[in-house]
Amino acid sequence: MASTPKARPAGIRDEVAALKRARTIEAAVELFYEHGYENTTLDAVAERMGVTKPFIYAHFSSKTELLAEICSRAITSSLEAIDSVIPLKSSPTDKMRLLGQRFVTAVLTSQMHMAIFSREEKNLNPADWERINDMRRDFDRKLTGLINDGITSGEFKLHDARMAALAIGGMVSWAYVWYRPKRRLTLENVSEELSAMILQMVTGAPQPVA
Amino acid sequence: MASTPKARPAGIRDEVAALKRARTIEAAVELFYEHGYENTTLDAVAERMGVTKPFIYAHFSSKTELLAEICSRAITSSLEAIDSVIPLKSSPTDKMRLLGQRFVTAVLTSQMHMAIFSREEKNLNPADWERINDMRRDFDRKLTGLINDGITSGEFKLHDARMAALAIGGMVSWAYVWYRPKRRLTLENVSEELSAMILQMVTGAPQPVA
DNA sequence: CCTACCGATCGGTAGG
DNA sequence: CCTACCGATCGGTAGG
Repeated sequence: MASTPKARPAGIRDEVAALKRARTIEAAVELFYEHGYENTTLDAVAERMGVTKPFIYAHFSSKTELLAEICSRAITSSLEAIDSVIPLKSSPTDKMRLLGQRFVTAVLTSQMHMAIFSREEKNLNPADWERINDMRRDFDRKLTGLINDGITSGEFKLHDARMAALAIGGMVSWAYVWYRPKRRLTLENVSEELSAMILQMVTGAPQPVA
Repeated sequence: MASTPKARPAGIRDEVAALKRARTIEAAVELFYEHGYENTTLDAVAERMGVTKPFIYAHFSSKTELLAEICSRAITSSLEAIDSVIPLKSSPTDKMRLLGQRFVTAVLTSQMHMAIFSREEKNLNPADWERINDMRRDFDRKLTGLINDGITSGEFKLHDARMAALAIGGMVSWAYVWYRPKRRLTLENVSEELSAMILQMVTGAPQPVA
């Protein structure tokens, strides 16, 4: 019985599978972003990779699983941004400045994923929709918490933390609509400017742009 | 020859046609909002009105014409808000406060239209897409103009008017995502709060540009 | 993982 | 403006 030693071959096989999944998702992201989910056939996704449809079905169980994966990544990247900031031992103001930068960066580096998530929510199956919207709520709760800290410390001049969180979330998330890489504004420009505006909004005080 | 006097019957016929179009759009808005454009059949739209598909085709040439009509209304209502404010003879600060209120009101009263517009852009035909996005650009240009006036007068502490316009546009437009009528917040609450936050954001102290 | 196909769905229309 | 239908599209799979 040529039983293969566990570590290596399994590792390679997994890596290959992961690579195939990753490439499939990349192809899907571009096409879903460009034409919309329903207007993109799996034949087109396969063609973009130079394979045929059953290649995709070997790694994904359905078209909607591809979509769920893409949407997950969109909000995961925003969640990572806030999770990286919350535990720091700095003031709410400093945390908010950092969050602004990292959140904007997260949105813009996953711009296509964000766009797809915003547009195609209705095409997720209920279980994935639930799971992904829990993450969204988690993000809002954490941001609301940070804002409340700033209000308590007297640094933030706001009286509805939850609504401020939604305002900030919207102002940043919406950037997926208008941002165009390689136009006038670099990602760094946008991230500095938006986070300065956020600080000005929450502190009600002058904010120098870095 | 029982020739009917022009004014009345023609008027009635037009009114009836307008009513039918209006009801059809209402039905479509609810279904497109709830299930998405592609997941809504015209049979379903007709059924919701208690008629059949050819009823719809008597008043619209295609499914996408319905969509274009809905998207047009979405941004028309925001455009009307800004057009009602720009010509006033008040300070940029006062105009911005009023705009905040009216813009939020416009977005929330046409919440479903806004959602559909954001999600279904890819399903518009090119001509309609062009026309509607011109309106969007028009809105941004006008808002940027107002912000520039405030910067010039010294009332607004911002150094990129266009980006501030995009930030404000996003913060307000995004409300279609989270606002739920008859929850904690009334439309008036939201409109007051958001416009206060906008003012806080635009009126900061002078900026030592990095 | 390819070729080839099926089965369902649905926008749009003919005919009355 | 209804009944009835067509024609195309496409997610998913059988068979190899």
